[in-house]
Amino acid sequence: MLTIGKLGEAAGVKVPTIRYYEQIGLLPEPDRSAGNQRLYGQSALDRLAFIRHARELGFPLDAIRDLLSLSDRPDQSCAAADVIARAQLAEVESRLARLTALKGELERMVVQCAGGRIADCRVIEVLGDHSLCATDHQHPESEAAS
Amino acid sequence: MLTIGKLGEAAGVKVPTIRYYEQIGLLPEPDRSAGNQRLYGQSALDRLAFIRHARELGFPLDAIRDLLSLSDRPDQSCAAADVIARAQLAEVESRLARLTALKGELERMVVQCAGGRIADCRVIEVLGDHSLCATDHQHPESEAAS
DNA sequence: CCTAAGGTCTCTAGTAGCTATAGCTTCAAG
DNA sequence: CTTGAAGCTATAGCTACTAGAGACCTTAGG
Ligand SMILES: [Zn+2]
Ligand SMILES: [Zn+2]
Ligand SMILES: [Zn+2]
Ligand SMILES: [Zn+2]
Repeated sequence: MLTIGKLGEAAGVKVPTIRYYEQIGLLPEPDRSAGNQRLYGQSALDRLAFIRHARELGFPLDAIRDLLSLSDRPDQSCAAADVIARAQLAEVESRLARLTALKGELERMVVQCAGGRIADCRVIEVLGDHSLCATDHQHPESEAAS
Repeated sequence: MLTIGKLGEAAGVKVPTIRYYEQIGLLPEPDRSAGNQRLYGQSALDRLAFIRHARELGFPLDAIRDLLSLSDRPDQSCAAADVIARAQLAEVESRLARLTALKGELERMVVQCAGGRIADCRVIEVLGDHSLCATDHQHPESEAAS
């Protein structure tokens, strides 16, 4: 049996994050010690490791929730799981395309700036006028930082 | 003079977003009509277009705040602006590297899945065990969606 | 001149995925 | 038995918005 701290250490997840996952129903409520502290077994560790790895691969918690409930039914078809993974792949690919365009524009502007006064700064100039850009680089970004 | 709706239309920014920018001090408080409605001039439009473009390029609002205050002092050196742009470029490059690794792992797992039962699903299997991954793909993601 | 539609006003709360703080209790080592 | 670390709950904060409620302003048609 693991305390929440040991569990977090073992899975590489911070303690408040574990409590948050429990709160949103991603982890089941564990047994408690006589003094009301959470006690976890191997299955909780497996589940948490699964969540962590899926998060590292960028899956949103909603998708992870679906993947977990699928993995609880080992005899069913994995088609739904594959759909979720392919959707995530598509999401990553679209972000990659966008970031590649952004990288190009940012490189252009830092390279073109000769480094004088603000009035002549290519960075400021380009930011104020998209027609100076070489690509379209629409906005849709995604995902949050750790 | 533009109403907030016209300004938003002209700059490609939604009305509540404009009010939000004003609230956090990114846009100055504009004059009001007799009936208390906001009225904007050309300078507000320029400033909002600048913000929008910088957002499209992924700059966080804090960086945009700094860039705007720099652009208000045209005679100073643009070194600080260039530093901000290069930091943004570095951020984009690091996200690109990470997303490229993620894309590789996701492709591997969807390709390797033969599509049978959950118990044999490569997607579920890999999500539960990072040692099946080919790369390290640490977590740090960034930025939010539009 | 009046009315109806649509734009605008303020304020509040919600989104994702946590992180941080406060003030308390429990546990384990010495 | 004491002390300090770790745990508990509850609440608020983070980014950058978005959505809603309910009231007010503006303007074009009749
Ligand atoms: Zn410059
Ligand atoms: Zn542009
Ligand atoms: Zn499968
Ligand atoms: Zn992995």
